[in-house]
Amino acid sequence: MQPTANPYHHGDLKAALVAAATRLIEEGGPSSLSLRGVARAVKVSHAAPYRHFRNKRALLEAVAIEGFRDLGKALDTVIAQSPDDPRRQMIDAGAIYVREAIDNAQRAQLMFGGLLQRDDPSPALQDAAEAAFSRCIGIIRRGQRQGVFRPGSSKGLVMAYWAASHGLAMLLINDGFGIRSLEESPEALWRLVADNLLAGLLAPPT
Amino acid sequence: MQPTANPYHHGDLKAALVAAATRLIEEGGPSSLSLRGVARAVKVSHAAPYRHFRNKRALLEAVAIEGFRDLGKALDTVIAQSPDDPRRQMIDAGAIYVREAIDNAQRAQLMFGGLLQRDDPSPALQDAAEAAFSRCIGIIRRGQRQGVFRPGSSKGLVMAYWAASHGLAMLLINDGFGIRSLEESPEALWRLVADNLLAGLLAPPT
DNA sequence: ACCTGAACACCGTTCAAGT
DNA sequence: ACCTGAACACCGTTCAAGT
Repeated sequence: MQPTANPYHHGDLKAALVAAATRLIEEGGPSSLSLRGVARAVKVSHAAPYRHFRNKRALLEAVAIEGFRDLGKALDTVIAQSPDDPRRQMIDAGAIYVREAIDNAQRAQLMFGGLLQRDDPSPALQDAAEAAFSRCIGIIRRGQRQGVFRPGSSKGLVMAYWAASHGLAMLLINDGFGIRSLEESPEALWRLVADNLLAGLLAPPT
Repeated sequence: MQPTANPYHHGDLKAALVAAATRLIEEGGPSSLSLRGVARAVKVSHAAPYRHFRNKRALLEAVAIEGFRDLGKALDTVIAQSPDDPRRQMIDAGAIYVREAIDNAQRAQLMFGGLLQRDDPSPALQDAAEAAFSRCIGIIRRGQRQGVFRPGSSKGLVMAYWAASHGLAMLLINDGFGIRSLEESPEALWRLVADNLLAGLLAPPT
C-alpha cells in the first residue's frame, strides 16, 4: 500500500472519470449518462468531477475526443496496410469507419449525434474531428495523382466518399429504416455502397 | 365563448402538446426538452400530458412520426414534378431530403439521432420511417427500367444513394468536421455529391 | 373523462467547509 | 490541491383527489 492507496486521489481521477463515462455511455446511451452516476462509479462524491471538468458537457467532450483519436488511429493503420493502392485504401478506410461506429455505437452517437456538435463548436473537439476526416482527403488525392480516381477538383470526390461512408455508418448504428433487416454484414453492405460509388449509378453509354 | 372556451379542454390537448414540443425541440434540441416545460407552454399542469402520452418518449415519438410524414410528402411532391425523368427525381429527392433536414435540424436530430431509434423500435415510428424511405427505392427502380441507371439488383444502387443523401444531411445539421466552413449552399453540396455518385469516382478506362 | 397538487426519487451545479 | 455534504432549482413519473 502506497501512501496514496486510492488511485483516484493521486492525479488520475480525470482519466478514471473519462473511462467510467465511456463505459456507462456504451451501456445506456449518451443521453442517459448522469454526472452523479459517473461519480458513483468511481466511488467519489458527486461534486468531485467539478475539480476536473467545468460541467457535464466537458466530460462528454473528453469522451468524444478520445473517440475521434481512436478513429484516426484505426484509419492510419488501414491506410498503411496498402501504401500503394488508393482504391484498396478507399474501401478499407470506409469499412473501418463503419466498423468503428458499430463497435462503439453509443460513443459514435455522441461523436456525430449533435448532442455536442450543435451549440458551441469547442475547438478541441472540432480539431479532433477534422484530424480524423483529413485521412479521407489524403486517400482521394493520392488516388487522383496515381490516375485511379477521376482528375480535377478533389472536393466533389471527397464529399461523395465521406457522405456515403458516414451515412451508412449512421444508418447502421441507428437501425434506420430497418436497415438491419438486410441480412448482410456491415462490411458487405459497405462493399455494396463502395462498389456503386466507385462505378457510378448511371448506366454506361453502351 | 363556447361552453368549452379553452381549446385544451375539448380534445386537442394532444395535438397542442405535439405542436409545442416540436417548437421547443427546434429551439433547444431534443435532449433539452422537458415534459414539464411542454406542459407549461400549453398552460396545463405537469401531470396532464400523461392523459395523452404514456411517457416523455411517447411524445417525442409523436413529433418524430410527424417529421417522417412531412418528409414523405415533400418527396412525393418532388417526384411528381418530373414524372418521366428518374435522373432528375434522384437529384431533386436528395436535395429535398437535405433541405428538410436543415430546415428542421433539431427535429431531424430526433428522427435520425438514436434517441428514439435505439431501444424499442416502436412499430409506428419504424413504419413512418420506412414509408419515407420507400420513395427512394421507387426512384431507382423506375430509373433502371428506363435504362437510366445500371441494371441488375437495385439493392446496391439504393444503398449508395440513400447513404450518400443521408450522410450529407447528417453532416450538415451537425456541422460535422467543419463542413459548414465550405461556402457552398446545401443544394450545391448535394449536387456535387450527386454528380460524383452518378458518374462514379473511378477514372474512365480511357 | 380529464385535469390538478402533492409526493418521491432522481438530476446538474454551487459553495462553504474539511484534510 | 483535492474532495465532501448540504443546499437549490430543476426533472420524470405516480397517485389520490377534485370537477
